[in-house]
Amino acid sequence: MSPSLDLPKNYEFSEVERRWQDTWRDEDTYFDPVSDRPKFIIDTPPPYPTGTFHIGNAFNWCYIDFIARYRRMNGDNVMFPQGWDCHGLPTEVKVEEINGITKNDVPREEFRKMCRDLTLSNIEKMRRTLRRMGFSVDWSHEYITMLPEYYKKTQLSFLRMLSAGYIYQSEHPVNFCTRCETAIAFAEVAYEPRETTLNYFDFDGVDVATTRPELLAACVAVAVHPDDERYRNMAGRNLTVPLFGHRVPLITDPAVDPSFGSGAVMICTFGDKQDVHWWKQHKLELRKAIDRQGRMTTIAGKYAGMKSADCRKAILEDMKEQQILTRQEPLEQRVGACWRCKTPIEIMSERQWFVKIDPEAIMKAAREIEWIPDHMFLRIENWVQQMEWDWCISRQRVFATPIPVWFCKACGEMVVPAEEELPVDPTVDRPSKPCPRCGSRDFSGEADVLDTWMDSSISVLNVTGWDGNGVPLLFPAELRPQGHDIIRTWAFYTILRSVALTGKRPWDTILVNGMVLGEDGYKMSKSRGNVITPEEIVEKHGADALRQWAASGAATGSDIMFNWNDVISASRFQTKMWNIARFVHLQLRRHPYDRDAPAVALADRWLLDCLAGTVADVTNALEAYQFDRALKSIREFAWDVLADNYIELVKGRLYSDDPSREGACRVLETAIDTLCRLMAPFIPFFAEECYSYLGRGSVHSKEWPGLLARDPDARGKGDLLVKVVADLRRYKHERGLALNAPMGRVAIFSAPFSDDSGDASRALNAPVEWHTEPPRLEKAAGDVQFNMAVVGPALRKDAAAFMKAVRVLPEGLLANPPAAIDIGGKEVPVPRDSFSLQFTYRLEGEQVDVRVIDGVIATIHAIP
RNA sequence: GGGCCCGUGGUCUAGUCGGUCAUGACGUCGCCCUUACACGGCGGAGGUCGCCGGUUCGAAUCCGGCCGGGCCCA
Repeated sequence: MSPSLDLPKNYEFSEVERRWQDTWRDEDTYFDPVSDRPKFIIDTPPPYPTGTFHIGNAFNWCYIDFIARYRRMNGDNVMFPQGWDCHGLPTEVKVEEINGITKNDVPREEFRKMCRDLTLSNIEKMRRTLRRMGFSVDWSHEYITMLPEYYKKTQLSFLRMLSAGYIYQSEHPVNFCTRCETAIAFAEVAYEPRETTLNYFDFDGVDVATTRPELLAACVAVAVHPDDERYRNMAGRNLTVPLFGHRVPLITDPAVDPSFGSGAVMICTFGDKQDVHWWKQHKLELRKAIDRQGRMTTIAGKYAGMKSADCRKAILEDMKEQQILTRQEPLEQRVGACWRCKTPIEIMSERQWFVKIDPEAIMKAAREIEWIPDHMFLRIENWVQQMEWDWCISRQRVFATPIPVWFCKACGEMVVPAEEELPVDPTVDRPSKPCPRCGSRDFSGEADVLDTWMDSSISVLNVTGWDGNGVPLLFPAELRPQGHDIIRTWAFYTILRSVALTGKRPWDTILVNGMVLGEDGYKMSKSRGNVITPEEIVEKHGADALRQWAASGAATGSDIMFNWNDVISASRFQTKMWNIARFVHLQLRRHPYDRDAPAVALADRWLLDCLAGTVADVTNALEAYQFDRALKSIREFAWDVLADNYIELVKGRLYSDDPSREGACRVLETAIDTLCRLMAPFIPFFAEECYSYLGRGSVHSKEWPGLLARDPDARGKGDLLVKVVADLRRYKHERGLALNAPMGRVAIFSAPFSDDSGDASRALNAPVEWHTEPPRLEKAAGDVQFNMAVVGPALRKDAAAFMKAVRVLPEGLLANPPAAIDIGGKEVPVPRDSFSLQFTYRLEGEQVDVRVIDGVIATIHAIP
């Protein structure tokens, strides 16, 4: 990378990005544990290792990397860890699919190993993508939640919360997926629209409507609204359940909607969340009709063993036969489903493990965190306020962190391992001591495992060095970046766990990014066919272009539509910037120059002030996480200010051998150096390549540009110089002249300066004189210009006579037109804006064209 | 039914604690191959800032209502 080489004509992103990826060293982005620089710890989201990084991840990571790189250049000791949230159902399902087995076909440990192997190979694939995207991950702080060193911390956190009373075991209704055969938390329930049937039937004389006839065996009451006239005086009666014959009470409750169905609803244990309410409130009995596999239990009598869907059909058939089914109507409803497999969830009472939720404590911590954008705070607030019951953390699966608990077979006492024994698998390992209560050595290990969110909700504790004792040294983290889709899960659980384990908020700031939508404005999905992968974009336009799209596509926090145009215009900016750099290097190399040459020319001082303004804008935008504003400011400076105005203005000076070119060279070099630093967080490959030609090492090891001195005087005058030149170019354009065509002498009067170092003259290819005093112009009335769009419609047949009369008006009247004019003895009103008077000017006896620009007068002589 | 976000030229988008010609990109039209760049330069056309009402000297921006879209939750 010798600085003496010229830049190649074309910027080849694929070659350049590949080369720098191979050159950069991992160690350069490691967090320094012994540094005394201010720490900046990022609680990076640990993605699920599916094997492919999707565009939403890429978008999210772009934000993180912009910040990590900016913070590093700013002198912060940055930790950008990379975690992998491994456990969970999708991998189990994938393993079952690949091997054509179910989890019960092989020993538990063998099944786990298959899951681990698949996960590790997926992680390896995803690591490659992270590197290809140029993300400056701290690989010395990588963590993998399925490996012992991590999940022993998960187990430790479980034991700490267990002994602190946060965790308890209880029989309670939970959401249950019968396909996955596991309990799930509310956060894992997705609501899906579904077309179903509302069935009306005769319930021992009461007309009842239900969508779940298969739950008839689990019916424990019938409820009506207390004010419902149809059921006056019926409360308290006992009814016989059709087909099954058990007796249930008819109760009243204001939560019953009298306008839905027949106004009478059967309460079953459990059809939905409302049933749980009623069951608790009215202290009803518990009848469990569906088991963990989704089959009918023995209380379903002759339907026992049937799948619930088959049972529904059978019961409806039997109702028809007994002529108690009165009518059926279609109904649009939203049904809770397992978010992983989309199977409708059942609510069933189960012995499960729960974490207590303390809404006040969580909200107190949430309020201490800065939410960006701030309205995202409302999402967690709404979620916390409507929590129905505690967090169910036990799962009946295999590939997850084991719950580290045994029960004494003799006396039922719960036994936990010592801290130094962790991690344990209680289904394999044995307690090291006999039962403290009865001395027995016969134990059964807890077979349930933990919710995956129990792993990932200690990510911040893990990276800040939590060891189970109090508040870690590096806690809280400075930043949590994540999407708004997981506020109610990852953000919520992390706050809960941090409060429970440390008593503190987990982060200073949470930066919430939006979702990536397809080009058609809808969520990307395979079925819609609107999926775009990061690999595809990187392949076609490079990682830097993708990164620019992420920065500029939307304001921080709002959803972003994927858009090829933005990617293409991003790569165009790189091409433009490359050509700017190429031109600058060509000029710098053409002649030796003094690097400390003072910037005395107006244009040079002007450019430096514009650069100072840009540095300030970009810095402020980054501090406020406004990446779109930062990148826009960079592009505007490079393209509009530097390329289109400054370079065009000083080209002549650069081509010359005049000493004044040194100032321009110095300014250009400063501009390129500073621009590379500003671009480095956004387009690290491009910035590095560009910077390498300066021969000053890696741009990523350089400091962020400090705030530069401002020069308002040069800025004001320079703006005027630029405007004057632009206007005179427009003048040439209007006259059909090529922009580099020679033009006659130009004199500029009433300007606040008299010396532009000849830049305007060379830019316009004309002799240019600057005068601070006003011109001595002789003004003469010239042609009258009529506006036919006004004159025609207003005067019709008189138009020609009107124009003739106007032309012969005295000059004073032309400048201030009368209200009416005499045409052949007729008074005709003069329409507004029907004509305007053109003037001609003479300067020193020569006719000149005149332009007025911001109070400055430019006169243009004809070419002699 | 509740909460939140959004509705700006053909398309996407900035601005939204009120104040001169409403930002940029893509597209479009005209001129220009000017020794960095035609993936370029210069110039133009194109907007009742969703609708209605209110506050104000002044509203894309504040308030109320309505319509439409999205997300989260019942």
